[in-house]
Amino acid sequence: MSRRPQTDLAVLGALSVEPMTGYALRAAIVSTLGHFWSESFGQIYPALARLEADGLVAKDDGRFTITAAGRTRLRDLLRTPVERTPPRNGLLLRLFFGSTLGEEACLDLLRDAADEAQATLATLASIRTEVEAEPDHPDKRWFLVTIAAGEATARAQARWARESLESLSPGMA
Amino acid sequence: MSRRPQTDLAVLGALSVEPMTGYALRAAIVSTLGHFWSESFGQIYPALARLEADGLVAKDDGRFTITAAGRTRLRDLLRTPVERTPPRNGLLLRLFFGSTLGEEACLDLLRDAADEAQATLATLASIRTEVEAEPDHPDKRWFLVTIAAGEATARAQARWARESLESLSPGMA
DNA sequence: AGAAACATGTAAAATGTTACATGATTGT
DNA sequence: ACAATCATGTAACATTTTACATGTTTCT
Repeated sequence: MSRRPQTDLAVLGALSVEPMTGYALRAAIVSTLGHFWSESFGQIYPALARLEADGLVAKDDGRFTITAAGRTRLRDLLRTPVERTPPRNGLLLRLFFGSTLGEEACLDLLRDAADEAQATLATLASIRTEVEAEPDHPDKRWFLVTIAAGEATARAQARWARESLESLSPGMA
Repeated sequence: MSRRPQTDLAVLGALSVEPMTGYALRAAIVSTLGHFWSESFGQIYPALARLEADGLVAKDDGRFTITAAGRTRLRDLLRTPVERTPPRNGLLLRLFFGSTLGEEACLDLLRDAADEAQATLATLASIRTEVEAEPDHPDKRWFLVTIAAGEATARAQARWARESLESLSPGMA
């Protein structure tokens, strides 16, 4: 699946929760989907224009609203196979050439990675608290599943970075 | 950092290990860096042409060889800040709208994710065995660090998927 | 000889980010 | 009044993938 359908998926999905302006949509994507998805303004507005032309969303009182056809399309898009993004991990690319980069710089990279993972965990913990406090939103359990995914990855990253530091410079961590 | 420098980094890094043809370079990037990096042919050949024009690599007996200037450039590139790629996780994007997608489809997605993580773990285990069997390559410890990163992530993903399945449909996993 | 793999490259299409332009509304 | 935020959009640029074209070498 090319990228465009996935942008449509994110946009229609967000609008299926509630009608929004394009600006608010962008904010919702950053704040709510931000831990596993991103779209830039340059993508969102053209996408909205396209979806509107196709009758999948309609502008109602300044806000974009998903139509019945839009909900059908959303359901279809959700069933398309998950697209595998090619991996591109700049941290590992640098560590791989560690002997050229130099040991100290590598240790710095690992410390940064550990800090970053900790920060992510803190953010996710506060999001989790918020979501758990909510009354029974129909998607609450799914929200929690995606939060758990982020937590699992961040914990794994933090642990890997700490253990690597320890194995590379024992006692210096 | 824009993408181009990172492509240069991957290409120069690979050529710093040994001289190669463009074709072999692509194969090396797929097989050796494949778990955390990727480049397509359409990127590699233009990059090689550019690097050759800049005197960072030279074509020697049919194979591209890194020059002294190229090694200096590689060292510089390795010290550039790690670029954060915007997250784009199609699996989580679908699970987030789980109530629209439907429970059964979500469980299928989670089962696939668990299987995929297991397969990744198996691949990484065999790569690890190979690397560990090697005599003392100067970069061996760094290779193992990158392998450990992949294993940590895959284990976390497998566990998250299994636990999510269990919590969503207890006893049915 | 024929098939498969090696090797190099380009063109087109799709994708995506960034910066800019413009104006309305809201809070201090 | 002024600053900040809300709101919509576009144009330029950069990136990336995909498909195609072309020829060589190696293996069976």
